[in-house]
Amino acid sequence: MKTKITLKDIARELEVSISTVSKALKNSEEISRDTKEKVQAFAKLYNYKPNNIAISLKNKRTKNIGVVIPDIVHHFFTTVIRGIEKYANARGYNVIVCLSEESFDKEVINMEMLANGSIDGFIMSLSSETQQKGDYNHLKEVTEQGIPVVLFDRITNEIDCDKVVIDDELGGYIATKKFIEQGKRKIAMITTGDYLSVSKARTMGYQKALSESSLGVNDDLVLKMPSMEMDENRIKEFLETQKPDAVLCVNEIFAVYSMRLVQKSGLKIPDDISFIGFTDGVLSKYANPSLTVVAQHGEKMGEVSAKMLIDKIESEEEEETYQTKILEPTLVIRESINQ
Amino acid sequence: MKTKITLKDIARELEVSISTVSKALKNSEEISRDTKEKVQAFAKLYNYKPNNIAISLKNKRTKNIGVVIPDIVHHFFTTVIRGIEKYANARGYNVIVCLSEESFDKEVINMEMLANGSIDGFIMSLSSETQQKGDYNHLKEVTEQGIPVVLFDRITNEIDCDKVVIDDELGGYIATKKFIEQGKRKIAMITTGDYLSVSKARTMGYQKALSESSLGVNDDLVLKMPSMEMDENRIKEFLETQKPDAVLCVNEIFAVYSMRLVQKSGLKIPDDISFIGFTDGVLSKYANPSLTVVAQHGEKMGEVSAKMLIDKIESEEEEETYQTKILEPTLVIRESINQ
DNA sequence: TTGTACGCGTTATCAT
DNA sequence: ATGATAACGCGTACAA
Repeated sequence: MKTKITLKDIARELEVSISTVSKALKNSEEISRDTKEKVQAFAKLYNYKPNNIAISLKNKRTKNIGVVIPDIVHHFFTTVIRGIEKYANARGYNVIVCLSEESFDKEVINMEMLANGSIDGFIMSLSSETQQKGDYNHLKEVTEQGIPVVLFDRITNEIDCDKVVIDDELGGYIATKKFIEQGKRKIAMITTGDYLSVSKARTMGYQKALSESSLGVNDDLVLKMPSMEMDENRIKEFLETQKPDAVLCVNEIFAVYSMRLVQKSGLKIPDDISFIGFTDGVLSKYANPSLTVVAQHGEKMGEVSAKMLIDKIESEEEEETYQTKILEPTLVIRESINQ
Repeated sequence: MKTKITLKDIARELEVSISTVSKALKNSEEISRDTKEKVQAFAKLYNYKPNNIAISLKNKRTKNIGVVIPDIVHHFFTTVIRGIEKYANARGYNVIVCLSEESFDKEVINMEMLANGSIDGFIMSLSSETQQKGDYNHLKEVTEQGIPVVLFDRITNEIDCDKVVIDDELGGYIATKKFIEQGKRKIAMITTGDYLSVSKARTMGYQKALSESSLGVNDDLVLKMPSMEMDENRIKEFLETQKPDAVLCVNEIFAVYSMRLVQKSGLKIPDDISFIGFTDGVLSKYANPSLTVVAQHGEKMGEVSAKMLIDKIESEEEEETYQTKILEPTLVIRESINQ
């Protein structure tokens, strides 16, 4: 086992001082060509690489960024991570991923763990528990220490930091508008509770489009599911009593699930009833019929978040100005609506 | 902005030495009760937390583990990460995720980046390019440096290290066996090239089950797709010429896609033709009909990998003994086959 | 041209 | 009971 070689090792072998080795490896002008060549050859031979930890300690920069998200088994977050990874790697940063699993406590613990020097900044999306609780002290502490934070998707106004969001209201709006233009008369929505900021915004967009139309808003047509868990009977009962001719679902799962239900009861998609979901994941693409969705552009979101964070990390000035980037959602048309 | 407080800061404020502070915070017997109380109160007040980087430098242990995988937008890998995360976090480790995106070069770069002190060990699954190339020098270098490595799923025999795999051959075997028991006569398989170790093993299991039966192996019934990309026409042509009554697909996508094709041509699933796929992801669950799959138990795999790695990291002895854990796949029965 | 000394934050050993 | 010192690996200002 050939253990990692250090500057000290090289210095000892070559009988020069550590700083000479250090300078030689950086091609410093101060060092003679002879010595440089000797040192560099030796370093290459033994595959010398500087120790990241030592450099981190010295520079007070780790070149790591912490990503804290509620759930990784969720296509949207997964694409965001990929975007972050790509961008961060290109700028020489590593990504430490921590999962809150929708738990406030885990979110706090993970952030504290990382905040003690392990990372130069955070990119995060709040757990649903945190959003329900409305307790953001862990975020406050981190920002007060001068650690940059970028919040994405599930954000809060209580914290001053950079933010990246999809215009979820617009997403709900354009989807509903699409239904209206196609002459649908009973447009329903299946969503979660208002505690999830995104669900709330999407529902508002839905309501806005309806109130601008001659159809008007009818609260009976909105089903608020108490949790992200599927509840077969609630949805079934809702669809059977309300008999909508179009349904906007706050996520893919609700949509695909609802489509199966109505298909079993003999309805034809998209003629008898049309569907639009949120999140352009595998499910939508391979559903039968394939699902029209409001695409969230997660990868783009990840890239933008990473860029904002790293720019802030590397900026000298202590600017206290924060911006919120709003990405526009787009409709990906598939078979679940008329063309 | 209240910047992080250090031992030195506390020592200065309380007019004691740094080492006294350090000991007091560890409740050392050497320190008087008075001093301890004073120091601990002060530390709590200013929310002192030791700097991870300094501790890493001192201990030569980072409490980070590096995970290098080909792709994160893939349900199986995602579940593995979750398993790793859960287990690693519980033992106080953080997870640094790097994506090779199926590229040999990226795999090498990422590993080198992490190997210079950022992590205590690797958990990884090889990129397809690496497996095709058969070049494992980057892994050799890392293991020779004494950094523990656990390979999972996409592994190689060229490297001596701990490994965790699903018994993919068994998976192919039990799925095919199931078809045979149900009286299927023309059992086809849609797979990728042999360069992916898992595909190869699954195909071998398929062949084994057939050769043990009266049906025998017929190479015309095996479609090897040149890449993971979907190629509509290849599959369509294959299904139309061979007209199988059962199809085993090496992944979810192939399966769901094939099901749509046969449904469009009027066949009934599962009576006219049955399907089994690999990987128990969202796609299978919500497909129409829902897809019977050979479940890979990714989360379990992640946990086992993390346990093996951390045990090795924390074991004193320099045991050169490596083990390969083989997890058993199970069949998750859904609507795409007869019950 | 080369080397010395110090600092990053912490801990462990040895002295007082 | 407390403190000084060295060490982890590196970089750099300063000295020789």
